[in-house]
Amino acid sequence: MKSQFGEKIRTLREKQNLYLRQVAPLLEMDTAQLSKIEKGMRQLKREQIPIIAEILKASSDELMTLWLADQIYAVVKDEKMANEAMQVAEKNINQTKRKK
Amino acid sequence: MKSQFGEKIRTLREKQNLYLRQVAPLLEMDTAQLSKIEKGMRQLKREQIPIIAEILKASSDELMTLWLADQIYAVVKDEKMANEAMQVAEKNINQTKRKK
DNA sequence: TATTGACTTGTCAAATATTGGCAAATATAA
DNA sequence: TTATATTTGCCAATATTTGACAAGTCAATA
Repeated sequence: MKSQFGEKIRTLREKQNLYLRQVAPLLEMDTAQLSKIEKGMRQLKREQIPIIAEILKASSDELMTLWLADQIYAVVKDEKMANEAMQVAEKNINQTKRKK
Repeated sequence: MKSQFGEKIRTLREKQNLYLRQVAPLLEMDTAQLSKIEKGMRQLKREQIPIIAEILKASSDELMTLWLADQIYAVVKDEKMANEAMQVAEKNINQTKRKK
């Protein structure tokens, strides 16, 4: 499993028949960087997600979900206690929510 | 929710009637740092978890779980798509496991 | 096979983020 | 007050991530 987010934006970009060189400048980066992002070798900045969502006519929430999932995965990948940690974290999230 | 890991090691330390100044040197840090770690203002290094587990006579797996949960929480805290992201990440973890 | 265009990869300095260490502050008890 | 334990603030040191560029691969095709 590489990068769900990267794979997704690549697919979306290809569906729109856009080249890296067309999309990259809209995100103020060069094609090399965007290529790495699509391959999961770099992370897009969180605040750029709404921007790329608009460029690719995709749901910002969906892209954000994949982007966050990649971040989480990076933390627990190869960890023996991954599932247990996820359970604990999930509990914390929901507790925080309830408090608001 | 601050730091599950920090709260846990503080509780364990107090149960053993140990002072920061006694534990910190065993982790090659000063009391200020350990204090911050217990309060969730700093992260213990991943590789030090087995060490502190031994010092505090606790389960390394349990501490690792809490430590990882803190890292995950840091990623998704305040994120609208937190729960969705957790679901996606969990799926990825289990897929990776199956492949091994 | 030479050229072109799209994409990829490697490197490295610059920008960011995190940590370590110290000193001073606070807190509590005697 | 003094002593001890812990906390906080600061900033330099260290580590990590990013940006930019050059050179590389690959596929299509003239």
